[in-house]
Amino acid sequence: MIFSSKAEYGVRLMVELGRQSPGTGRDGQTDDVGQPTSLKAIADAEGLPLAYLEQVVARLRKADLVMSARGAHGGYWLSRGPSEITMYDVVSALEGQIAPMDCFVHDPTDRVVCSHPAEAGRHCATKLLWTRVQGGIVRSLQTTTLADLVEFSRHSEERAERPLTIPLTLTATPES
Amino acid sequence: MIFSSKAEYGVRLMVELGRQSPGTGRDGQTDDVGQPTSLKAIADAEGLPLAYLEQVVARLRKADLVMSARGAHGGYWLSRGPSEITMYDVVSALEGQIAPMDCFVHDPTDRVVCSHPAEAGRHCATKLLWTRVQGGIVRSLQTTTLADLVEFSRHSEERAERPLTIPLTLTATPES
DNA sequence: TGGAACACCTACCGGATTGGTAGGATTTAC
DNA sequence: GTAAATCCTACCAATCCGGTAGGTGTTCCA
Repeated sequence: MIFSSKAEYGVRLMVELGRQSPGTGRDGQTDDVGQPTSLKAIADAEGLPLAYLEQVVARLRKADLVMSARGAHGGYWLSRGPSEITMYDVVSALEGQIAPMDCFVHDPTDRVVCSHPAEAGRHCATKLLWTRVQGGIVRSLQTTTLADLVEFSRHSEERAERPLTIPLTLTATPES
Repeated sequence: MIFSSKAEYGVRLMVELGRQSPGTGRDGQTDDVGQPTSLKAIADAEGLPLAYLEQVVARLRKADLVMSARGAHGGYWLSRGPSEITMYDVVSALEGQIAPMDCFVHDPTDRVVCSHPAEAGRHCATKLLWTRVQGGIVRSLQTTTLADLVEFSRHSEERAERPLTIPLTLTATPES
């Protein structure tokens, strides 16, 4: 499995906050945030352990994706509109740097490098592969916004109890 | 990190075998395989632990990607031409099923399903995301063949001691 | 003014996985 | 018959994962 359950829980948490967000359609400043949502409400709605969700949401807060208010009637809300939050923001906040391989890190110049750069005079060919894989992952994460998931969630909510099919242009057919 | 070092080692092993493969350009039956390459030679060339490589190559053999001959002067060779081996074949043989999330498995009908199918009457929105991510990964793996990596390896070998740049159409720019 | 309801923080913990090592058994060329 | 090689299984230390536990700090409300 490529991502851990932190990503799963965190994304579901964000979707839940997005569903509460008043300015889903608008793209204004959204200063009016409405009532904050408590973690306990989300944990109950999604059936997730509250104490563990606390650790998950801490990462989202440190990445400035959510804001919080302490005390009674406190809770969390999105720090900007769902259409301005890409899933790359969310997943990389939860999972750390997204790299297909250990040796695959970014140096300060934002250039992809390999930590074992040249083997016996030639470049490691695996770098070509991992670069392409990373590109595929990052592109799919960057082109999916939280608003997409919120809309999908609302859409499938309307016509419920349907068999599970995925309305996608890209149907995954991993077996050749 | 998304893939383990099994994938790294296994891909490098396959590239090494591909470099030895006589019929890189041809696509015939390649019954003439030449000399088999011993694991020790590969381990020495790549600086990898031999005993661990044995476990890695066992997976490639079970997936019918390499063939072997025992005894003195034995070794391994590709079971078909490098241009007919995609990196999806290789990586999924090494890493098992490629799925972005635990709940993401294939049932016998080859349809993507989610093990926690409907939460409170609606579909989990994360499935939309993981389906796209999986599509991005699988597509990048399927469109890269072993022949691509072998050629890249040979190409960068000719003009050695150059700064590390990646000749790709898709330059990875994960940071927005 | 005192709960109650929250966010926030840190330590711990059992189980699984990873990245090997060790030691052999078997097969084949010379 | 010996060396070179594949093949097989068991083991091991370290790390990560998914969570639990137990607390502190802050704010609202009766």
